[in-house]
Amino acid sequence: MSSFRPIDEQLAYLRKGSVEIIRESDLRERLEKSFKSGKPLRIKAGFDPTAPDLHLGHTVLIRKLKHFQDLGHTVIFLIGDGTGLIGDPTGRNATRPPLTREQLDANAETYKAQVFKILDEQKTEVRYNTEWLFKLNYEGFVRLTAKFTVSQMLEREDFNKRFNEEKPISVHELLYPMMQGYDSVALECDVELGGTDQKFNLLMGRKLQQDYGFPPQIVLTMPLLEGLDGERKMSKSYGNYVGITETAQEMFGKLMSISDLLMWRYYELLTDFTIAEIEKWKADVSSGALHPMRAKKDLAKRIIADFHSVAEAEAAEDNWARQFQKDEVPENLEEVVIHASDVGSAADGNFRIKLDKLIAQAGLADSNSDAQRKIKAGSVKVNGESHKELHLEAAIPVEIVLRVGRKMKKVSLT
RNA sequence: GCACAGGUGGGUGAGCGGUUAAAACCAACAGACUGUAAAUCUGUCGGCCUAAGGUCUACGGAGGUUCGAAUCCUCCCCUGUGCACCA
Repeated sequence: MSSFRPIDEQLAYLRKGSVEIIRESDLRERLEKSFKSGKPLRIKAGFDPTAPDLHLGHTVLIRKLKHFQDLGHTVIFLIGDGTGLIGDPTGRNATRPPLTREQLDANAETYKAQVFKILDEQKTEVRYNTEWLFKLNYEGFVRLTAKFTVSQMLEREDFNKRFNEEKPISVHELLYPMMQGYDSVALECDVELGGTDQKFNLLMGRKLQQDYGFPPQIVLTMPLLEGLDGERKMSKSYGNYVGITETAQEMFGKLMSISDLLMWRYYELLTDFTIAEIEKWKADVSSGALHPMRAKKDLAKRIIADFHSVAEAEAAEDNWARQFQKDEVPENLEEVVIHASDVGSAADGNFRIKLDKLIAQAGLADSNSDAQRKIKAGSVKVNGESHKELHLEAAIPVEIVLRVGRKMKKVSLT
């Protein structure tokens, strides 16, 4: 199967969006070899089954895997169930609690279900690293760890920082990079992909492969996608993420909330538009030929279409415009049924509702106190009308469109 | 095991017997302004009950001393550093 595309074309395609390729000359060499022999390269990326849901940040890497797949190479989606028992310390300055076997399994399944929204399931090799890690007996394990020195491990920025700050580093955390490196040996990888935060671990693979007499893998790092705040990396724990299982509507709203600057980053990392195309739009926005909002809406639709249909993406745009631009009630407004007696009492034939309770029970505020604050702050609208009173008179039953800040729900009082 | 230094709200981090639901900063939320945003300004930022006001729970855990403790004492847990141990 020498149906591979020319080397230069492959390289350019693979380079887009990447931060670093160690080493690019080696990659070229292997691509050439593969081109001649017709034997696809083995590309690995490992995932910790810690997060139950994938978000757009993860897709940056997965999209790159897809690129390799598109070029006819073999993609190995490695589920780090074994290393997950350790919990990669990356990005955190504290030790993560190890997951239980049950949690790992459940998360792994969720991963598989989600990742194939991008990758071609038929062409993907899914592996679990317990497959070989559990086979390492005591002797093998000790021999493996003997290949590293403590100083080498402390070169890793995260460890180094914690060491200097006199923060705890558990011994088992040092194992993580070693095990990840061993994965590459076991799988005989040609290339390993990872985020820039993974560079140290990825390089461990190179070292170990050489120690075991294999040619070192090529390391390709992808940037960590900034979250919706544009500051920190996208992460569930920061709450600045867009989950790939979210509805088109939710995605649209979240994506529209990113800054203009961040939009270009998303264009680069979350779409397959070429750099040239993106640069052109950027210039058009600068010159005023293209409205940034238009560009952002297009971006949102483009991304959403990867996970939902184009029609759904367009419907999401319409709905969003209705709610936020025209200040109208969107379609399919979430409806909540609340018993009037829970949030107020009858008075002179009418019903006197405690609005703070109503808001809290409708899930539009964290607590009654929080709801009270929001009312005082003037962020509450009842049926489109600004409402600053703590009470609300109504005849029961009644349907009310409640808006608190940018959240909106339809409340049925019975 | 011994000694010393630490453990404060989502985060960083003040406070070191009352006026402290706990400074300041960040994050978050809301309002104004907009293009949805960004920037800026403003307000809020423990729960519950009411109108102002009240009440309960909070500063690693458990006790104690005090009219009164995040602040003092005792014990315990956790982290770090040094020493000791390493058959």
